[in-house]
Amino acid sequence: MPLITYQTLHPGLSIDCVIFGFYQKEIKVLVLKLKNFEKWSLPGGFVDQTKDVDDEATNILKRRTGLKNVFLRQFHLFGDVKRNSDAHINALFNSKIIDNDSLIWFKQRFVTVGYYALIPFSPSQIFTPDNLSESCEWRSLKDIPEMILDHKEIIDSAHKTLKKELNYQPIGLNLLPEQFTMSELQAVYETILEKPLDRRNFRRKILNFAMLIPTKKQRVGGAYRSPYLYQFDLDKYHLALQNGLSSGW
Amino acid sequence: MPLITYQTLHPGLSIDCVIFGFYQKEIKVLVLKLKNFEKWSLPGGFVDQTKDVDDEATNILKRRTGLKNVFLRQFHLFGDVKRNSDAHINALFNSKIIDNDSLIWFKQRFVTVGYYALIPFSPSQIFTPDNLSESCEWRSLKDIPEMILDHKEIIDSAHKTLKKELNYQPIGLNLLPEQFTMSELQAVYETILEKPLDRRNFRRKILNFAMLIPTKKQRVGGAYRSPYLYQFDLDKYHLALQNGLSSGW
DNA sequence: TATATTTGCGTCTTAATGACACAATAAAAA
DNA sequence: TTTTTATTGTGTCATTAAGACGCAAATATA
Repeated sequence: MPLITYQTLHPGLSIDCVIFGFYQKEIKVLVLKLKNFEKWSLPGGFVDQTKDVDDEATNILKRRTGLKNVFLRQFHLFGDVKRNSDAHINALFNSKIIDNDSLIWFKQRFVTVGYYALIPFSPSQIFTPDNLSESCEWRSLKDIPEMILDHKEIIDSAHKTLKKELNYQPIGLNLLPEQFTMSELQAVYETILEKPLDRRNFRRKILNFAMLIPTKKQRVGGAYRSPYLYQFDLDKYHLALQNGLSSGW
Repeated sequence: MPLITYQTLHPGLSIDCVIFGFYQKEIKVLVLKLKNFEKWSLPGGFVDQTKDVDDEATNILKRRTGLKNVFLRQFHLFGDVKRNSDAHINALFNSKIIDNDSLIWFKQRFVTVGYYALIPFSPSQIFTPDNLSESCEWRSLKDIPEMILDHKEIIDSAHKTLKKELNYQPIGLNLLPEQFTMSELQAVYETILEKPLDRRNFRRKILNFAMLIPTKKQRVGGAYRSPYLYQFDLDKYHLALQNGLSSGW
């Protein structure tokens, strides 16, 4: 069986997923390393002719990383001619990542649809990468390794989109544990926005959105004064996802 | 020469453009009618293998409608399987819009990239549709004729995107004549948002953005009190396009 | 000359934002 | 045990933006 059954795939179309996590005040991105290959890549793949593109994004992510039930958002189609590179395909061939039969498939010109998602980070999380990949790792957005093709630009574009979305969408539900402190939520915002926010004003504003439920519990054991824990009001959160936070007009 | 030189085209990929205009308090959309075919369609087409997708959007719009120098924004990829329809292709074939040689091309499964743009409306504007099309017309968003495939959904999706963009982007520059009254600008907003705005609050808010230059001229000849004319401050406008209007955080 | 309608330009109240202060807490240092 | 230190909780005050209105000036039409 050939590596890729390209007869059943949608030609010239690929999907790439930018999976964001958050840990210790840093945005993390999930990247894959192919066997025998020095550059890293985003979890991506091709689209079955008989399946919806949006659905395939989920399937591909599952196949490449083992991640299930991830809500992916389509954010851009990358369609420049120069994003393709024969040299890159030849390198993949030389590294025996793609075989002779697949070469004609890979040498097509591809456009790729970018999807992004926010998922909970766990430092001990084990991913189950596909056979082609030697590892699947979280990397800090500030410290992305050398990526194939335009995958670095795809990451940057996803981050830019996320930054924009932050202004009219709630965020944090999938990024933080079920219960979290106000400082942790603020850190998510500050990290994505790449700028500091006033602690007291942040608290006031986020509480005014009425999406947070203050549990009376405190996180104990940490240094200094024990902070209260909050959790999201799921109904309000999803409502805000649909309607946006600040109407504008 | 065959109708479509499909050897040079990117397979399974099309582009559709939603061109918005504004006239007499109505949003207009540019639609095409194919010869011998009852349904209407968006100006769309295919992507040359050797060209950037974004550039091809502009080229396609020019080819299908004659419109030049239109700034198109990519907004979504429509990739559901069911958006394709063999029945539709057969109907095109029966209407002699596509010939036997092109049939294999059209019977592929297609995904389409949606672009939208805002352009000035002129009721007397003459479009120069391509050979396949019998006419190219403005139609009110509220009165879109029966469209092929999912083109109606593409229009709705573009409108939804536009509505969202209105909250953090300036708008009107390409939609109104160089000089316009405050009421005309307000009508643009009200029409896109599909809700009335308070005249006095609108004026205050829009002037606070400091993108408008009040000319001291008035529009004379109309009924009732003559309104002042405004024009956009191009520098401020383009700056606001880049940075957004309300930062949010 | 009166009427109808639009336009320009306000006010008043309430809500949101930005800048900042101080006491309470709890681990760590003295 | 006491003191220190960094963090957390909760405010205030001034400024700006938003929402709800009022009223006189202008101008074609009746």
